[in-house]
Amino acid sequence: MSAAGQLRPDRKLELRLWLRMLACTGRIERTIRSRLREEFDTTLPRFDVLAQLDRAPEGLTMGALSGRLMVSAGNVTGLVNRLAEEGLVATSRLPEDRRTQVVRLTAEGKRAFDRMTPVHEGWIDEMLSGLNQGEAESLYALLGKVRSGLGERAG
Amino acid sequence: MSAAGQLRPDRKLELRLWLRMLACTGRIERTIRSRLREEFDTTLPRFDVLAQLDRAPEGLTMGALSGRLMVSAGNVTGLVNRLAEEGLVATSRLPEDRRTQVVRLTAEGKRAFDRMTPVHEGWIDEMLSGLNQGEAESLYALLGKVRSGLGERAG
DNA sequence: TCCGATTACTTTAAGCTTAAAGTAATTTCG
DNA sequence: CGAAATTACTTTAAGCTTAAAGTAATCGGA
Repeated sequence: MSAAGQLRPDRKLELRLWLRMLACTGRIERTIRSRLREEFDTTLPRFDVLAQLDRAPEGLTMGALSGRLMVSAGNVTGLVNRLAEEGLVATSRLPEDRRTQVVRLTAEGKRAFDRMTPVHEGWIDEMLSGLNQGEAESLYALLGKVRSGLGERAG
Repeated sequence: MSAAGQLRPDRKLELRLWLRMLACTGRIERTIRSRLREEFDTTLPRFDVLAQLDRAPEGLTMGALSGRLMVSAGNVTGLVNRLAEEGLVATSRLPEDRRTQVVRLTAEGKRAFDRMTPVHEGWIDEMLSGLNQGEAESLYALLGKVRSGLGERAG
């Protein structure tokens, strides 16, 4: 309806940038979800839990998992229950604080993750292969700036 | 700059880049979801439907909505049902093909969207304010390259 | 014309996700 | 010590999401 044309520099750049960020990550994520399901019969949230536990051989509390995955505590309860049913993780109570559950990979869980993670990494490499190293570094740095500007909370 | 990293090309750069993309978009998206709920008592998927319909005053078929939102057809059915219950959209059958539903914004839906969208855009501007215009343009261009490399399907 | 294929959408089952409420253990403080 | 507050987690209700199966309308031949 505005009769005036676009004299002004691109007020909508941020919006278009956001939509493009969303579209790119959405497409990559959808591909990963689909391949995890087809090739390993699992889901991205489950894979993410295994990845966090793989980096913490001593195990993680439910709260720590919730923080690292950046999802709600209730969500972690459900994911860990399902992974425990599959035999990929095991839980135990801390003797010194019986409220606290510690979650660890089982041997089977470790095996499953070790089988999946190189394949997963290959998918990422493949999907980001449109960028050369310098471009990837630039993108990484720019996203770092975005993150910093997002409010100074720990990452 | 890093002396050591020069010989072998940082094999994990892509993975770190991907995790950072995911973290950035995830944080922005979570903030938007939370604010949409608190300030407008709605959800991001509903807002996305309204945004698509706002750009198509003549209405969109369920299939077109599914394509533009990049979600499954079954998903659109549920979203449109809920928005219709809220009175924000209305559906009608095409006389020439009675399988096809056309969805349009109602006057109330249009009003709701017009109230929300400038606020939504303000949130985006705010969250991306860590970048100056040149940086935003670089990021936009790099993401365009990512998208191109993602397989040559239409965007 | 009629029947098999296709198209457009809906339903279903299962899982992910959250906020809010609930439970139980621990800590704090008078 | 003992009650109140806090912490760590679980449960619940509601909505989002998908793949797969289902329904109904239309199209494309023979």
